[in-house]
Amino acid sequence: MPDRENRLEEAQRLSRMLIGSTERAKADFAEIVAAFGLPAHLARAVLALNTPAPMRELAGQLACDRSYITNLADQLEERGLVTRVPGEDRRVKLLQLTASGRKVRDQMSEAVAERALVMRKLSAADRKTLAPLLEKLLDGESCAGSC
Amino acid sequence: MPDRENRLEEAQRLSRMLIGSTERAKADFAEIVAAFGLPAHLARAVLALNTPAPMRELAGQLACDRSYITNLADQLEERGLVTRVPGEDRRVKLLQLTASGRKVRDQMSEAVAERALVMRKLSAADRKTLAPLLEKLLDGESCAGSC
DNA sequence: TATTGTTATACTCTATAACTATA
DNA sequence: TATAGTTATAGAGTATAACAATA
Repeated sequence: MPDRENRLEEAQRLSRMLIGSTERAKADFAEIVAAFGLPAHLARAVLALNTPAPMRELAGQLACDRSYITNLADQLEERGLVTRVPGEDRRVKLLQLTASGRKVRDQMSEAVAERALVMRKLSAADRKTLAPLLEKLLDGESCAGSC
Repeated sequence: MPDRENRLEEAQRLSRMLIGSTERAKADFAEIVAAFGLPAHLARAVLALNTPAPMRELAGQLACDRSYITNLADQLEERGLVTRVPGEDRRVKLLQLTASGRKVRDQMSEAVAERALVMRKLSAADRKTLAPLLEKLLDGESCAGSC
């Protein structure tokens, strides 16, 4: 039945393009932030620290374990980009950008805003078309609900 | 300068949606093929073996190292889904689906064609709109060319 | 007792390098 | 000499579990 074959091919083609775009976007990001001496995972953390945040919270934002945040924090501290400051609740430590960290964040923000793949390759109209399509893909239940 | 902040936010929002969609699509695929007792990486290999292929070639298609293909082939052979058959060039081994492997591939093809995220969540019209946008993202030089 | 961050450790995925058998 | 597949090993990235301090 060629119809099923066609649907499979369309599914594979589109899925592969989606995956490929994401890989490209990630590689692009990595390349942009490498100019600031940061690997992607550290850069993401810096960009997330717009305001000082408990490590716990950062773990939520970056969708990773608390223990891994300890890791990131160590690396960022070594580079002089953040400091750990005690929270009111004395169990909590806030990660706060240093002056140097803020500078890096500001420059990185600008670079990413200008050169991120989705901004470079797509017009404003394209982006306006793309967003709702991606929202549909993200919307509601995953396969778990229907399979 | 709020304009730059806005552009950064748009870039981040769209990038995150793109990445999220891909993650969702991958998770979906994993869930679909799990019904056939296969982890995603083995399922991809089975779907790629439409016709018997040298391990080298499969490494190309799956974008991974030859040594990793040896791994996959071992696991697929253990499950009775493929056999290694000698090529004309006696250095080469072709991976060929067994009868059982073909059956799994056919059933998986059907399941993926029906239930893949991009097919379930998007109309035919949506997919027709999405494809050229992703092509733009994939098109031409990466950041290396312009940064 | 529950929660924060830390530590030590383990695991998954994949690649690298050295090896063999062919060519 | 170069190539296909194999083997053993190593690394990146991240999680898990037990722990100390605090709530």
